[in-house]
Amino acid sequence: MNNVEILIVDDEVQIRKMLTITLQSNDYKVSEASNAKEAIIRAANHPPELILLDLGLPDENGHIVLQKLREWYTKPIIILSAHSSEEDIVKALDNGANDYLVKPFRTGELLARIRSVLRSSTQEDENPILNFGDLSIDLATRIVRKTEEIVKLTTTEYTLFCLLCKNEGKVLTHHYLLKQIWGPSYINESQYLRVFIAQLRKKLEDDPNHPTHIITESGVGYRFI
Amino acid sequence: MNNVEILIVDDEVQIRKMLTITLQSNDYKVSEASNAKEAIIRAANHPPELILLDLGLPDENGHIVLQKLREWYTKPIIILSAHSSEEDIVKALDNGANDYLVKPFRTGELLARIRSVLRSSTQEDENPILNFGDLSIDLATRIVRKTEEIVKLTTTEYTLFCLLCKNEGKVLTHHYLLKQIWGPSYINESQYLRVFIAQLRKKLEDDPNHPTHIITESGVGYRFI
DNA sequence: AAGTTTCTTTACAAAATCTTTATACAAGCC
DNA sequence: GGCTTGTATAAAGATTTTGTAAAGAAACTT
Repeated sequence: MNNVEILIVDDEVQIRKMLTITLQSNDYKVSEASNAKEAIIRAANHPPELILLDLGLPDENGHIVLQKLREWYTKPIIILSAHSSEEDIVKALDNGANDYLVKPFRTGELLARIRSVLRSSTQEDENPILNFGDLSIDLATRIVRKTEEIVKLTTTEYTLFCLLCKNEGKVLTHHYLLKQIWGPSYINESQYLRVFIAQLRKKLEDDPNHPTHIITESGVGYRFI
Repeated sequence: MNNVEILIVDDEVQIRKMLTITLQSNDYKVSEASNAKEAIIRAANHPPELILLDLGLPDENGHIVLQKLREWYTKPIIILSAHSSEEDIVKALDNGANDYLVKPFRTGELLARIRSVLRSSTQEDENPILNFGDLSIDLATRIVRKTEEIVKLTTTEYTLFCLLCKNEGKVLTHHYLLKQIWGPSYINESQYLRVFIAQLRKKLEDDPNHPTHIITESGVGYRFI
């Protein structure tokens, strides 16, 4: 089982059945909705990885449903529709649909298009290596490199460095960093921070006395570039 | 001009012409390639934001071209092809194409699909940057620039500058500024203000003696333009 | 249990920032 | 002009914030 959940929204029970069987036999988890109201409730309660949306629903215009979903739902939506007019297609795509298939569609093509949109929506966490000049951090393996050399960081050092990397360019306040790393009751222990910032600089900066990556913003916090 | 560059890969000159005109009139920047070799070279030398790829190229099978591109090119690729067989479509999508349009296609639909794939590939997190001529202030990252150069401001300087920027054009009284920055009990310490205004001018004005941004309204306060 | 690593705490040095003082300039007014 | 009022700037303290080393405590390893 893939554990990728797809929500099928269609009023015709035969089509839902067909899609369910097709998708399940391709290792997708399936949930169903037969009208607009149900679709929105289901999507909100248990957001799927992808929505297959029929535009011809009984209780509401499909374009409206799409708009409502897109107010908050950011994952892929593929439209399945009997209408093949350019107007409908353009409108749906501009309302945030990721693809538009005209019924009757070919099963293999649908599956390929599902794979395609899922691929592009999940490719971000596929390669979680952040690069900053001569420094790089691999979020998955927790490996930090400086000019290809692996740098060994302790847990606390790594957590701190991670925070800085993930917020490149932004100033992170002492307050925020202390809260994130040591917990809310440590927000006044700025000394901890100083010690670990010094440690990181010693390990990561070319010249710890003139840091180019870990910049201190006096009176505010630190910034990573 | 959008400044979004699209590479058109097609061997038929009429189609390239037509696409070029269509895309350019929709504010895209266009480059062209008429065969596989040229396409790969162009894409490598000057990577576009999107590639429109015809599968029927004279010098190489389109699927192979797609595979070669996908070895390193991560931005969207839309296939334009005369072949409408499911086999071709599935193969292309599984090789990393983001969409597949069968020729002849409808122009409006192509543009909508281009918008769609570009939308999902460029999920920008726009942060509010205020611009004032050669000066800019990024409230999120707390970065102030003067003609692209980062200017380092201390906490007090930054707070003061922020206040001025947020009230561009308005006169802020000494009273008000002192109260906002130092607190209600400092409303008579106008000297503080003068010192910090001078500091800001020294850092931000081209000629601190003849300020063009931070204007003094004698007897009242200061105004930022 | 000894040794190693990592974290916490202390102490002091260094740097940055803020406050205060001193002085100069400009404009308006008698 | 001489006086007052409001403003500008430099520079000397004063204060706050930050950096660094190093010792002791705690947590892990073997």
